[in-house]
Amino acid sequence: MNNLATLQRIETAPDDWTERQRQVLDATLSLLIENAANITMIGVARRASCSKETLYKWFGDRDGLLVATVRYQASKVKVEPFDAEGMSEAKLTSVLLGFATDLLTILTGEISIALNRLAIAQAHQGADGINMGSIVLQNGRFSTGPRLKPALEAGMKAGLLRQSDSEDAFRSFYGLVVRDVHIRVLLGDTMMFTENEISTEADRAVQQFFHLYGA
Amino acid sequence: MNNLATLQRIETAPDDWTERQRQVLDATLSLLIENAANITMIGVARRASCSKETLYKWFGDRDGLLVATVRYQASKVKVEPFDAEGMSEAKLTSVLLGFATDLLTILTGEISIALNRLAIAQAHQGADGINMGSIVLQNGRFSTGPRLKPALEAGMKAGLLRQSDSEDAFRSFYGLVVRDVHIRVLLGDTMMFTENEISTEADRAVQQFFHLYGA
DNA sequence: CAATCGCAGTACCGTACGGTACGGTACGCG
DNA sequence: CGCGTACCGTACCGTACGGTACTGCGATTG
Repeated sequence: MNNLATLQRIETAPDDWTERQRQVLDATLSLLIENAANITMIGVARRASCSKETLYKWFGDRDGLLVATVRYQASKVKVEPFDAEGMSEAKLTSVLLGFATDLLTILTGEISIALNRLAIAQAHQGADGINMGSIVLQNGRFSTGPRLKPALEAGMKAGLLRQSDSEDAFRSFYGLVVRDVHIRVLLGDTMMFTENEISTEADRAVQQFFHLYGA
Repeated sequence: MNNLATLQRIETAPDDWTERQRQVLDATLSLLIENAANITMIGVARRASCSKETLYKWFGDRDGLLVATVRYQASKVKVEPFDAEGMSEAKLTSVLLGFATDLLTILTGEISIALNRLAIAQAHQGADGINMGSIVLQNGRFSTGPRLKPALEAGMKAGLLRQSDSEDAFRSFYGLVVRDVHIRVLLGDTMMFTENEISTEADRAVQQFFHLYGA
């Protein structure tokens, strides 16, 4: 990951799109969901009822539009801050459950699937600068980790969890939550996922995690 | 997964390629590894030192060539049979360790990454029949599961593992082994993976699995 | 009202690629 | 030798798409 500097630079560039521009990005997203592979400029223009010239003016080129779309979507997910003070077993459990539920809900959602497909498809051909894979990684996996870590560390401090590397603990938790779900949905396996099933899966993962890392 | 019938039909069609045809498929693979996205017929023809006409004659069309390549690669991985008789703790541990090591080695290998990228990229647009996602799923995730299950069930029978659904146990084991590795490498995260690191990861996963499912 | 701006719509261009056709060559066989 | 077969190399065609330029229209501003 030598793109951290690049990503920082991008991060500082504000995503202050106008309403109309957000409409265009939403149109791109909807098209992406329908078929992430065959996305064309004329297709986006038609869907958004705008001209190709406008697309090029606003986003530079095709890649710019796609990157903007990915980052726009990323900017839509809110991260609610979390206070690590006064950690109790009930609270830790609730935080873990919420995290697992959110993660499964997002990963199996059509938007996440479409964007991951897009990013994976061209993760290798990042000849010139920005490649979408790192952006998705940053806003996906690499943003969820640091978000949960404080809770894990607070849990260790409070004697609820065994002392261990919190990064490693998080990765194991991630594995217990996601298992083979992500790769299966990405490859087109149409797994049914009701709210109930996700909740059950989250429960299981949290229980297993406490088995492994509980004090 | 309504493609099982389709896959069966494909499975019965023999992959008895000639030596020359295998050379072409290997050339396709090598090109796929370099850049899974920009693969063209003329590119393959040049790399394989054959004519486009021959490609079309042998593989029908571009999709046929890609599918043949995926299935050709799948046919290369040997599955060594496994006898579930006389299961001991040492043997079960060894089987699990071997499985975990193989899985991590394959998933982080460039061939697997290239093929998964290709399959994921167009997993959604399977307008006409065969989509590569299901093929990769069948030869990847869905072939490893049934391969390990007998060992898990023998372990349960021998009282080494808690009684539980072997599919569920396998999926948890899979999660503990793979964690976030697969999605990260697919998205272009260049994780270093030496043999030693893989071995360490496999050890950890097996230990954790016994913690969760050991009797 | 006139000048300007933003943008939709569309025509246009260059190129890349999938797919086809054809010429040329090597080889096997009667 | 003549014929067929297999195949390489390449020219060719149609199309799709990225990107650019131009036109027209409605809104804004002075």
